[in-house]
Amino acid sequence: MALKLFNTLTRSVQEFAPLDPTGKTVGMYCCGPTVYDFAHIGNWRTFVFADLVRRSLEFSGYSVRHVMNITDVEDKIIKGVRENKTTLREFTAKFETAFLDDLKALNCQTPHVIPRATEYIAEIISLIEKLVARGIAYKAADGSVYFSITKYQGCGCNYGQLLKLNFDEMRAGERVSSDEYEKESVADFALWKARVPGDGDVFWPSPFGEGRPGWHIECSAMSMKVLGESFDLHLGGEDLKFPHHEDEIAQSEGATGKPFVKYWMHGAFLLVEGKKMSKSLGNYFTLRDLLAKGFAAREVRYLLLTAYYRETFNFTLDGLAGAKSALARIDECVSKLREVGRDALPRVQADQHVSPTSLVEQFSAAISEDLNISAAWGAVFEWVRETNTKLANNSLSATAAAANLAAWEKVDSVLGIGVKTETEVPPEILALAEARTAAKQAKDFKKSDAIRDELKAKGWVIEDTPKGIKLKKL
RNA sequence: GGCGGGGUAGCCAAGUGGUAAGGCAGGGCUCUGCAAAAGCCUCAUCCGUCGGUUCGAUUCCGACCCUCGCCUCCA
Repeated sequence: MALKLFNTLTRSVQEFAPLDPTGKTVGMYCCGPTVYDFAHIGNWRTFVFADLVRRSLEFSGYSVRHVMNITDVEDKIIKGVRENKTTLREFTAKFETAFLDDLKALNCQTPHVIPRATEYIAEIISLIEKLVARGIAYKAADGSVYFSITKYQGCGCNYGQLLKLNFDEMRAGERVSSDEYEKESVADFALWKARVPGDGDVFWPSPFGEGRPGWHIECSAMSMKVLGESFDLHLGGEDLKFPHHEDEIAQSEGATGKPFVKYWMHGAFLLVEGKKMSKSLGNYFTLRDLLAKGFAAREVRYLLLTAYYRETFNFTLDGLAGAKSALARIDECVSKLREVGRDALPRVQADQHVSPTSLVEQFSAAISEDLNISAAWGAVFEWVRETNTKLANNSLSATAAAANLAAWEKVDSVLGIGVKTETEVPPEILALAEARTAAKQAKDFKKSDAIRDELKAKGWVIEDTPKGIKLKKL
């Protein structure tokens, strides 16, 4: 089924067709984190969205080359280095490691290339030189190099591809306050920031003098170096459309004269408890904060994946609790399926003639429509209900169960929810469970119920099933 | 002020010119000694408001109200 995606560039849903003439490989770039702090739940929405895009492309049969940068030089980082009296590398390494750990915890596929801005200074400088040579960039009196939007437009280029811009209508008050550099025009942006005393040791030599790269140029330089001057997909949060992405287009197309990116995709914003996240409102969560509250990373992933990526998502702790329950329902079904069909699974998976189940068909249809994840979950839960009914009346053969498992695994290759890791039952808990069973058999229900309560207090739920007891960690 | 999203059951959230997926919570039931974060069933005469087009609109058009975001570092 052809994959359709919304392209910010054309403001329409388009059938995806890669630049690769063989139609197989896809180059995908996602703006990564600026490593000055732990990533928060809003950041994670974007990265989980990017992971969904990548997995959906792979599900559709493409071979994806996924690049995500690390911005490891920038104002807030320099401030952090100064305040912590440390080095740039030491400061950023801590947050970079934490970010990659969290990314893994959320079961996001690791990008194939993770370039750091500080390792691409040479590429950045040469890109700026190209722009200077073409007359689109200029060195100002303060020693910084700026991109001239007027000159760029003068070459027949379009500044404002991702959204409509009207500089005359932009709010006057803020224009003045933002005009703190020696730029020729307010809209011009820095490509190279001249060294200032506050930068400390953070500077590099360049033909324009000592300094450091501007934020926008980093992504242009890294993405083109790794994926080529024109590539397929560029993702990011919607707040990056302007100025970041617009400037990337301007710098890249201004330097190469070629179209930069074919499809731009933007993930919508995330609110927490209906409000924009902020530390003062107490609604600012990192992944670590949520894990500390007893939630699992896969529950967070599930919740972030319940809503359509193009719409604002309201993240709430109640919602997360609901996500936990919903996920438990899927886990229960898959685990029962595994009991029945495990042995037949390899045979079923090896059999190429097994036709796709309605689960896979409905799921693919939903994903193909610009990643309609809500409809995709709808298909999953309908399948769960049907499967549970069959499991309950024993009408599912081992082969049929295995076929269902195989279908689930295919679907989960996109969802990335995985299975709940079975927690090892501690001997103490097991002993209590056995004592309860003994009391039950002796018809001492008072005692057996007391033990059940005790187990619950210790965080374990015990269930009686036709096949015996079942212990579950809360 | 400019530009762009939204307003669908208690909450979250799809969708369609022909009468509303799914999840959570709630209610009922089943297995059970009793239970269960076990399973099944049920749960919007109605899709912000008011007009218009239509045989028919939640879905198209217009106006209005509310809300969120971007325009400045920001996922």
